[in-house]
Amino acid sequence: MVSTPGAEPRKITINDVARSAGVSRQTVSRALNDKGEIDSDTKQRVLDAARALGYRPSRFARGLVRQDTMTIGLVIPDLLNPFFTEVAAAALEAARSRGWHVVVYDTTDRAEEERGTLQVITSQVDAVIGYFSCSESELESYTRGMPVVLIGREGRSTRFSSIRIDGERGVHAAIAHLVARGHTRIGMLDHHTRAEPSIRHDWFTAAAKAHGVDTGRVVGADQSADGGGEALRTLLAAHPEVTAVFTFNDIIAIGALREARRLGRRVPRDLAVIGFDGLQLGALVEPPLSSVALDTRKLGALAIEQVARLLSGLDTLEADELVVHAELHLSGSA
Amino acid sequence: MVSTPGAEPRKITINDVARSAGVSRQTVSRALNDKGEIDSDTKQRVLDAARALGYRPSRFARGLVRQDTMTIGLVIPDLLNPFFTEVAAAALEAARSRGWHVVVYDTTDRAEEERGTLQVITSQVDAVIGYFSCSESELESYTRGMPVVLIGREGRSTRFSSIRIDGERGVHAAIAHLVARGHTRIGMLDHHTRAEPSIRHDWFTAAAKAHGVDTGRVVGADQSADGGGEALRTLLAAHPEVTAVFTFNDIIAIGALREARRLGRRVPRDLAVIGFDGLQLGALVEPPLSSVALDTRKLGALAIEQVARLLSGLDTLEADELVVHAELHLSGSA
DNA sequence: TTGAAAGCGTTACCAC
DNA sequence: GTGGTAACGCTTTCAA
Repeated sequence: MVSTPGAEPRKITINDVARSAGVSRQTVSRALNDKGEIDSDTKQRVLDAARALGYRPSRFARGLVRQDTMTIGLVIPDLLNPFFTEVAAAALEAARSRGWHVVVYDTTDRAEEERGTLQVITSQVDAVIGYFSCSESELESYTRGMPVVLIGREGRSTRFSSIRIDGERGVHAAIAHLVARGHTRIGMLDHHTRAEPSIRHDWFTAAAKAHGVDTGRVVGADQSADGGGEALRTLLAAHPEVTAVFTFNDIIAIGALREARRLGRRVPRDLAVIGFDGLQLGALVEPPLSSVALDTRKLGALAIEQVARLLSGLDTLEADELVVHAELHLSGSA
Repeated sequence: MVSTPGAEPRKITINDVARSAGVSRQTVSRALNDKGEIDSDTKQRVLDAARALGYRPSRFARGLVRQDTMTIGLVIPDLLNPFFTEVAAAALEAARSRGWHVVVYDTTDRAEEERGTLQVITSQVDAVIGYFSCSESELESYTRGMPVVLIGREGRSTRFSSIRIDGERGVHAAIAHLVARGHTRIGMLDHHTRAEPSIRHDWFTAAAKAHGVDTGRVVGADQSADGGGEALRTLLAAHPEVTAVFTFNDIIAIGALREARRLGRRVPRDLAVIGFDGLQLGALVEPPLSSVALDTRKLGALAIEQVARLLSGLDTLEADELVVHAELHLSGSA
């Protein structure tokens, strides 16, 4: 396919169509937008002309005059991470039901890309939903009063709405379950974070203490299956007496599952495993993963709902309504 | 949080800022766009006024006057299907490198949603990349000359660019590998399609024939892990002599893997399994999945590249360049 | 049924 | 350095 060089000179506008069809602009507009009040012959002539010229209305001009389309920016660190895939799918679904469009940005976990995205996003969307790693003040300096809903921001946000994930009860239930099954030496594979231990670790500690379980068997893991496997090895080397592990998330748990098998530990008989997130992926591994599960659809729906309120100036949801509670889903691994 | 009722009456425009700062519109524009030629005091005053009023420029007005932002619509049937997740991630990455924005639409595998999406998408994006189930003529009636790049459309498309997936060589290699390992009774779990068998089935048949392998052991499977498991059971019931299976895709293969374990067949010793797609997910199951792997990143990059050419009127890529070749990646399952 | 004119909110091109 | 004026491409309102 070779196109004539210089063949893309000027965008075809409604005026070109009008001229070509021998009518005025607004007649063209009427024909294209299926308004009534137009002779069907005229309409056909306009439609033909439009097609012949390859005319397509400018979305900007159209958007400028009828202020009805809503576009949300969704910023996530990694679409290939199944958790964010689920969040994105949920957000897309909730947005679709309102007829909203969603521009997705995958920052591939890099602060630099996140910044770049924030830079451009503000002039492309009406509101932002996202999982950001930068500081709130930096975020604010980019978004400038545009509605923003954060996801899984642990420290309660003051300036932005934020969907909080509450796993306290669910993790408690998980530990209770393990204890009921006779496990007393329970380890945790936490998120390998530079600074403080995760809040999920706090939940673990609280739940373990409540059940008289020692809380010292904790190892950091990279957020990947390999990371989970490696961490399990480290954990078992240091604490061979461990018979059950709770993990920061399902990906780590899946890696642990795989590693357990390699180490000759049968799951759940020799080693019980409970993850966090409740990914659909958990059902694909063997044995299927028990997990403290999040309702990602609700998460997405909440985020969109809050954006809607922010946008319309209605009463916004309070912090205690912007919560997704995680609950224990038992399956084969524990 | 309660906002003043009726607090969202009128959008704040550049004029409001200009008035409030006691300058003209274009001075505001200059201040906001970091143009030179402006007194720094004035600039500050304008910026303050803008912030105080909560002013944010209209993306439509801006887009109308500077024709520089490019937005692509990406239409996929199911974001939760790992294959499409990878395609989407790849497309997002390729788009980002060009500074393009991507609006993602998940039609949840429903023709009705696909139609709805096509309806609205045309007025929202500059080009479309997607995996569509509708007919080409229907597609054409919606997109009306807008650049469209199809993905994995099997029948070579005449009216649209289409990224073709070529698994012929890869499947041949897969069967060759199985035969070399001593497998002679090889089954296939095909896609459960209403009409004709899939083209992947054709590749299987050709490769099997080339190796003197019987091609009659084929069962249809739903595109899910459960579907794969079920199909494997059916296959083994009808053909218990089978020692290896090739599957339509990795999801089906993963289900088969799981089912094989349940049936007490050890993989790959008792049953070798080779999937198609080469999903990252395949590395998470046990044993890790062998697969005829697609380079999804290349797929995304190709699609975006073609869109770019279509859009700019440059020479477009020929059909034989719009191909992603699949190749055998061996791992634990075969 | 059709068309002329006004405006949507912004930036570009000139004068000043 | 700053402010008019004219686009950008479309829809809406109102006359004809």
